[in-house]
Amino acid sequence: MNENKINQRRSDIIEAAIQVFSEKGYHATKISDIAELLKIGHGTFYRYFKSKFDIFNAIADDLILHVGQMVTTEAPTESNSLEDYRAQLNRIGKSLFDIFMTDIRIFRIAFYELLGVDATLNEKLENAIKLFDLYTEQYLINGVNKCFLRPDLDTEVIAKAVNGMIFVSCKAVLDAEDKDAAYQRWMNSVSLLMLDGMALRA
Amino acid sequence: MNENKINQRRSDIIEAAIQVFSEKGYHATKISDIAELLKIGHGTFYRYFKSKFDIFNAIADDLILHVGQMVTTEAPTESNSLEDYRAQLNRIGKSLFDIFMTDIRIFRIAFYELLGVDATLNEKLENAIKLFDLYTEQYLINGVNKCFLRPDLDTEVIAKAVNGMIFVSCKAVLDAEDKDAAYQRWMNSVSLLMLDGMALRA
Amino acid sequence: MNENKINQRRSDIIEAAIQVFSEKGYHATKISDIAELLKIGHGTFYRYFKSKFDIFNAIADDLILHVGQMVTTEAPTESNSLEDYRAQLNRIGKSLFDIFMTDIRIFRIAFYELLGVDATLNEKLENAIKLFDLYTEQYLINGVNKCFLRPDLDTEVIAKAVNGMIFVSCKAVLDAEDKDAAYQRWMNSVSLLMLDGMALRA
Amino acid sequence: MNENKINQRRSDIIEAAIQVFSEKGYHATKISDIAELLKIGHGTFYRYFKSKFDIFNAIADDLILHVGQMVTTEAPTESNSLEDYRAQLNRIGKSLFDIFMTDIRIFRIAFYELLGVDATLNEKLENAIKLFDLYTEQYLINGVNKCFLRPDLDTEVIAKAVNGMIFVSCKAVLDAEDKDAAYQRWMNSVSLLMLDGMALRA
DNA sequence: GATGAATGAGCATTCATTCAT
DNA sequence: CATGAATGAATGCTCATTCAT
Repeated sequence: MNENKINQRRSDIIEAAIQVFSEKGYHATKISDIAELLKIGHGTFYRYFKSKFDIFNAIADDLILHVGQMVTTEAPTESNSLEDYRAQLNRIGKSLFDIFMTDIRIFRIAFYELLGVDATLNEKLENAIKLFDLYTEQYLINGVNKCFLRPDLDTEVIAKAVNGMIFVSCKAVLDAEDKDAAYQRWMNSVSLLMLDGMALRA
Repeated sequence: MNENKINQRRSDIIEAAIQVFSEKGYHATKISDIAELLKIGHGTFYRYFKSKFDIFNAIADDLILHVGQMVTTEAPTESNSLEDYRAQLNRIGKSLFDIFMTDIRIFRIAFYELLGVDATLNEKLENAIKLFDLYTEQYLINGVNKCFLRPDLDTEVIAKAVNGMIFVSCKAVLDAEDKDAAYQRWMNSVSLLMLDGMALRA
Repeated sequence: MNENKINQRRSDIIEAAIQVFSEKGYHATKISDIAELLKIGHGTFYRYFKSKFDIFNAIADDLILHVGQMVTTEAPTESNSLEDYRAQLNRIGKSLFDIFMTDIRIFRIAFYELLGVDATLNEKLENAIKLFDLYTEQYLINGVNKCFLRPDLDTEVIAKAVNGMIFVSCKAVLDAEDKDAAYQRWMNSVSLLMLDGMALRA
Repeated sequence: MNENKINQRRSDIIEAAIQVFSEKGYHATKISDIAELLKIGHGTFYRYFKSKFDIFNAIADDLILHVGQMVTTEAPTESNSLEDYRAQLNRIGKSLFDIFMTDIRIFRIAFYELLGVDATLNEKLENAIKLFDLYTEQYLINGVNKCFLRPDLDTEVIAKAVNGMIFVSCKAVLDAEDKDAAYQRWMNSVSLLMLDGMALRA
C-alpha cells in the first residue's frame, strides 16, 4: 500500500476520532465507535495508532501546532502606531477564529476534553497557552515601546487577560448562528475593551 | 441516626469527594478512593448518594449555587458614578476570588472536570455562566443608563468578554504563590482594561 | 468476612486453578474457567489474586516450598554406613513421592507448565532444582567422608544425575496404575543403579 | 518457482522459527517475528505452513525423527562384553550430545516448549521418549543375555531411569561453558553410576 | 445503618489468519 | 507467488453497584 493511502487512512481515522471525541468526550469514546464510523474493523485502528491515548495526543499536538503557527506568523514588532495595532489585532483574531472555525469540533476537544484526560496533556495545553501569552505580551511591549500603549501596563498580566477574552470570543463566535456577524460584534467589542475601555470620556 | 448526623456524613463524603475529584479527576476517581479517605466502607457511600455521577452533580450544583449567591449579593443598579462602579467591580472581584480561594479544589473541578464528563453537566455550567453573564450585563446597562459608560457598548458581548477575563484572573491568582499580591495586580489590570483601555491618551 | 473464610476462598481458588492449569496449561487457561469451576463471578478472582500470573506464581511458590521443606527434613550427615544410607535414600524417595502423589496435578504443573511461562518462573524452578542438587551432593560427600562411597566420586555431577533419575522416577510412579508396586520397583532399581551399578560382578 | 526453491524457503522458515521459538517460547512468538527475521511478508508464512501450530509440529517431528535415527544407528545386540558396552554407551551418548549441541535451540524447545503447548504434542513427545526407552531397554536386555549385566535387572524401569540421567546430562553439558570438559565429566559419572555404582567396594 | 464480598458489564488491546492486489 | 492491510475473535482486568450479613 502506498504512502498516500496510508496517510489517507490515518487522516480518516483522525477525522473520525475528532468527530467521536467531540461528541462523546474522551472517556466515553470507544475505539469501536471510531472504527464503526469508518466501517472498518476495530483492529485496523491499531495499525495506525498505538492506543486510544496515542490518537488523542496526535489530535492535541495538531491543534497546538496550528495555534503555534498562527501566532508566529505575525511579527510582534511590526506595528508602529495605534492604527497599525488595531489592524494587526484584527488579523490575529481572524486567524484564530479561522483555525477553530475550520473545525468547531477541534475547539470543543481543546476546551472540553484536553484538560483532565492526562497530566501530560494538561501540561501540553498549559505550555501552548503560556506560549500564546508570551507572544501577546510581545505585542504589548512593542506598543509600549512605540509609545502608543500606556507606559504603565502590567504587560504580563494584561497579556493573559486579553487572551482570556480572546478564547471566550472564539467560543462565542463558534456557538453563534451567524458566525460572520458574531465575529464582527466580538472583534469590535474586544478591541474596544482592549484599547479604549468602557468608560465614557468627556 | 438523627438528621444532623446524616447531613454531617453527607457533607463529609462531599468534602472527601471534592478532594479526590480535584486530585485525580472524575474518571480516575474510584468510589473506593473516596470511602478510603473517610475510612468508611465503600458500600456506605451508596447510602448517601445514588451513584458516582450523583455526587459529582451535587458538587457541581453547590458550586453553581455559590456563584449564583455571590452574584446576586450586589445590586446591579447600585452604582451611580464611575467611582462607585470601580469600587463595586472590586467588591465583585473580591467575592469571586474568595469563593474559589476558599477551596481551590472546587475551582479545579469547575475548570478541569465539569466539562466533558456529561452533557447535562455541560449544560448546567453553561447556564451558570449565562446567568453570570446576564448579571454582568446588568451592571453594564446600569453604567450606560447612568451615563458613566459609553452609550454604544454592545453590553451582551462585552459582559461575556469581561467575564472571560475574570475567569482567567481567578485561575491566575489561584495559581500564584502570593495570592494577595497577584490579586492586586490582576484587579488593577482588569479594571484598567475594562474601564480605560490600553491606548495611551494624549 | 472473617480471616478463615477469606483463606478458605483463597484456597478454593488455588485448588480450582491447579485443576484447570494442569488440565489446559497456563496459556489456555482463562480466568473465567477457574471462576466457572467455582461458580463464582470472575471479578471475584481478582479480589484474591492480582492477576493470572500472580496465582500461578503462588502455586509455584507453594510447590517449591514443599520440596524445600522435604529436602531439609533429613540431615545429610546422619548415615554412617552403606546400610544407613540405603535406608535414608528410601526415606527421601518416599517423601518426594508423597509430595507429588498428594497431587499429581501439581507435578504436572511443575513439569509441563512451570517452564516456559515466564523467565522469573524458570529461574525459580532452576533455583529449586539447584537447591535440591546441593542437598543431594551433601549426602554424597557425607558418604565419601564416611568411606562407604567411592573416594573419587564427582559429587557435583553425580548429584545432578541422581536427581534426574529421581524426577523420572516420580513421573513414572505417578503415571502408574498401581503406585505402590511401581514405587517399589523404581526404588529398588534406582538404589541399585546408584549404589551397585548394573555390571555383573564375579 | 521450482521444487528446490520451495523447499529452501520452507527450511529457512523452519530455521527462523526455531530461532524465535527457542528465544521467546511458543506462546510469545508471533508469526510476524518469524517473518521479520527472514525479511519476508508474514502472509508468505502461510504459503508454507498452515498455521503457527503447524510449523511447531513440524519442528517437533523433525526433532523426534533425529532422535529416532540416532537411536537406531547402533544395533542393541552389538556388544558382547562389558568393554564393548562401555564403548557403545560412549558412542550413544556422543551422538545424543551431538544432535543437541548442533542446535541448542532445538533442545531448549524440546524441554521448555514442547510440553504444555498442546496435548497432541505432549503425546508425541511421550511416544518419542517411550521409543527411546524401548531401545535403551534392548541394550540392557542384550547385556543381561550376554551375561555382562546383572541377571536380575528390572530392565524396563532401569532403562527409563538411565534415560532420565541422560537427559539431565544433555541439559547440563549444553548449559556448561566448556562443553567438551563437561561432556567428559558427565559421561564418566553417568557410566560409573550405570555400571559400577557409587558404593565403595572392598 | 454500615459493611465489604461478590458481581459482571464493559473495553482496550493483541495477533493469527485471510485475501485482494 | 508474495505481500501486508484488514479483520475480529478472544481475553485479562477494572470498578460501579448491589445486597446479605
